[in-house]
Amino acid sequence: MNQDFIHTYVSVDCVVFGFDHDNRLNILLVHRSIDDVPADKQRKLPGSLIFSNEDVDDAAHRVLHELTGIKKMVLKQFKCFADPLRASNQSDIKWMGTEYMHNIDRIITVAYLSLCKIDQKINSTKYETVDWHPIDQVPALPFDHNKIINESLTEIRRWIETDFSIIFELLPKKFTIRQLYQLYSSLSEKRIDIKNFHKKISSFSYIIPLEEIETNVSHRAARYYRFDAKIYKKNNTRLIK
Amino acid sequence: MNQDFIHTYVSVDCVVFGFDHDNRLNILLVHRSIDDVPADKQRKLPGSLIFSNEDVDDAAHRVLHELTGIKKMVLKQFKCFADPLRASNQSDIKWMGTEYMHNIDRIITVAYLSLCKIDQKINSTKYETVDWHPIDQVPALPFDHNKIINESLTEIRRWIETDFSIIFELLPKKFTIRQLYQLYSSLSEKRIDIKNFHKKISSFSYIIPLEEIETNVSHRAARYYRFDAKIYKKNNTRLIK
DNA sequence: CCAAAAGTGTTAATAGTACACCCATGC
DNA sequence: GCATGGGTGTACTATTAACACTTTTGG
Repeated sequence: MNQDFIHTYVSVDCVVFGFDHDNRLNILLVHRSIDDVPADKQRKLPGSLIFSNEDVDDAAHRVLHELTGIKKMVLKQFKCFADPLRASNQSDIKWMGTEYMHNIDRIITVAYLSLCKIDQKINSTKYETVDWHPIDQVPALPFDHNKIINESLTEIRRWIETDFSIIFELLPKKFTIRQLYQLYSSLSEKRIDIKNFHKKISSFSYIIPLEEIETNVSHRAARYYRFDAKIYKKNNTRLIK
Repeated sequence: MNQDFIHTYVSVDCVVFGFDHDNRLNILLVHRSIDDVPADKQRKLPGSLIFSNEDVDDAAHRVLHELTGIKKMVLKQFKCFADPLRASNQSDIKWMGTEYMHNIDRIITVAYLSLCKIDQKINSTKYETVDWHPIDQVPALPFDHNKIINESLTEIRRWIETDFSIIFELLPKKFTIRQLYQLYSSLSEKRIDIKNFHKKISSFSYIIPLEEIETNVSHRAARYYRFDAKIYKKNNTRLIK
């Protein structure tokens, strides 16, 4: 019997992406309450230890539900972070003492990606403060949460490449092709001319033009479109081969 | 203090792929010794509990080294498996009792993919029996190892799509374009004409033709080529856009 | 000579790129 | 009228796909 094997707690942490009206990627952060840390530094990724009878996917769903009030969010496990020193910071140890229990020496986390329409109302049952932070203005976070966020960016990009349709989880139900273009541009290295993008997108059978057009814009109003998941599933076209 | 949080052991399991001379994908399985189980059913994925001061990537490297004797194998973490019932089978509990310690009620594992040239000599320091099994002839395995193998197949395919160069980890140092074609065909849904494949591959600057050609074949002998990783890194061409 | 696969060439179809041009709207 | 972006068309280029043809080797 080898006492040297790890015996530890396991958590999930969720990186929830949203796309704002200034065409920036945002992520959701929550409040962490430790008395002696200045208020504006008390942010962290939403997460939780998993329960003794819970699968990690279920734990991530639970965290997302407690965070947003939304039941079935699109989610994707992307990496297990297990650096032995990731939870060795004194203030992190102290926080774990208050939030969970004392004498946690090490903790492993499984990170998830999730996507959310940014104008969706957030109704958290667990957190007092839940708010969006532009991805390039994320403050210094506890544990290895900054590292997790950095790696999640690579992951969301890969995800878009493999399954283009998940991009519509970030857009409102009705959207203009320009909105889609700007979102795609911020998520892909591939540069594409907006006119050609327009032509290509509107040729897809699963992009349905609506009657409605923009109002109060100082240029020709753009048409709204919606995404039809059923038609997409049948054809499963990639944006770029 | 909530006693309902998981407090558990964490392991890594490695799915090591090889490509045999009959153009089949194989994986490495090892022996598991339990007295009352018939010998031919005592296979499992190579794996280990992680140590208390070890990162998961390091644990996977350690497992692969103990398994093959090779130090720096290409490896990729692909998923954490944490079904609460994944280690609840009686024979699995018994085996954990002998191998590690008693009263392990639950165990979470982090699965890794790895690639190996199948003609490489395997020198295991830990396992008596290490052998290749064609992917479609994998026996029933303990825990959720069959599930892990199934999911690893999807993952290796995604990996090839994102980074074509890892395919050369499975081929001998000198290979014919037909060998590469057959490996690619078994790993990709994309069907491509072998003539066009030939033309395309040989146009890449990182595929270097050698002087040597096949011998003793009952048709025109094919040229051997080698892969140049340095040139590849500079250009980073995708096989198919 | 035949079968089998290597290797090259030719052509047609498809997809991507670069713009030109007109349209609609607010200021 | 002008700036801004919507939307369509057209021409050019690059890539992919299909397949014919020649080469080499063993039997």
